[in-house]
Amino acid sequence: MPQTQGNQKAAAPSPHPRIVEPLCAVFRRKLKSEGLKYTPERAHVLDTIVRLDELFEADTIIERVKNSDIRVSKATVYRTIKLLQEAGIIQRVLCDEDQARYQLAYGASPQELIVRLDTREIITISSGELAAACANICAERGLVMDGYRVHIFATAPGSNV
Amino acid sequence: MPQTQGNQKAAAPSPHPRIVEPLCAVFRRKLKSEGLKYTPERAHVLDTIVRLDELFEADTIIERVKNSDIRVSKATVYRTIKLLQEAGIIQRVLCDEDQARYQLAYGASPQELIVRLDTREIITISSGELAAACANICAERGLVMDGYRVHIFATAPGSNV
DNA sequence: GTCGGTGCAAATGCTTTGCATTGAT
DNA sequence: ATCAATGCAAAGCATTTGCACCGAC
Repeated sequence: MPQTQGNQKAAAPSPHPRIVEPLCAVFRRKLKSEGLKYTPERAHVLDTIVRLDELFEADTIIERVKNSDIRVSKATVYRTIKLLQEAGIIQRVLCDEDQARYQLAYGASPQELIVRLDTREIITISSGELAAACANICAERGLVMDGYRVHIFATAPGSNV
Repeated sequence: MPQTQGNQKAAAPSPHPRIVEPLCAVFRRKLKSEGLKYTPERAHVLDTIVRLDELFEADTIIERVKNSDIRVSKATVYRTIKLLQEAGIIQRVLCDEDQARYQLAYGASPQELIVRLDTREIITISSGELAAACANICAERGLVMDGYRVHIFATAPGSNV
């Protein structure tokens, strides 16, 4: 996980701190650095993921690329998802389900989510307070923090799940 | 703002706030309330879990009860684990693995963990700071927090995972 | 006798892998 | 020619389920 930049922690107001470098370029760089190739199939999987712009499951991608101009097999989708994780482009989100769900990671953004138990909606947040608390906890124990993940489960007042 | 509690482990009775009511009683009550029975197999699974007193996987339990006086089948272990979750006695912990891991829940204790990436060790922590941050985040959005889960991934300084 | 409980084995469902084929340099 | 990528089908694996038998009330 590259943390060496810390650049746009800026007041970028949009829900997603928008992209400095196209993700496909990031992906291409990662692949090249390992002697792998940026194939049409891999590009198409990434493109499909970016278009979704939300949490997704492997299966969703598999379905989408099944009925499209560039057909990609299930196996390749899974293999590509793994590569994208390694590249830090997507990351796995852990809710309660067994099926893996992923989201775009946009570089080094940690996982801070609110899971609405009433609406099943997932809200990504970004709180310096949480980051600081986690960093603290590690520091107190002489550990180096490599990342963290916070899931907050919440409901609207008065809703009875 | 320093919480009066801080990161103490000392003043509290023990790493786990100890049990007011035996867990088996809690379990029995839950079962009875649904017209189910507190069988020797179910008791033995719960007992095995309590003895572990740490994170565990279904498989660990299956192995333990396989070579014991009261043999319990794999199916029953899984079925019992589900019941124990419903009873709020154990809860699932989400790390990166696909295999489910559980821990004793002791009522409402939230999940705060440090996952050591170098040693694969899991350290449970308790930080008022985190709880406060999470509560804040919900309050800011007019939501009611039902719980939260924090996983911090960390390594010893200098270790290269 | 009626229900639920258990064990076993078979079934699931997501994900991974082996292998032959194909494509790029 | 080499080396990796793809698709397909088969394999894995944790977990669930169908079913026949058993035991408590």
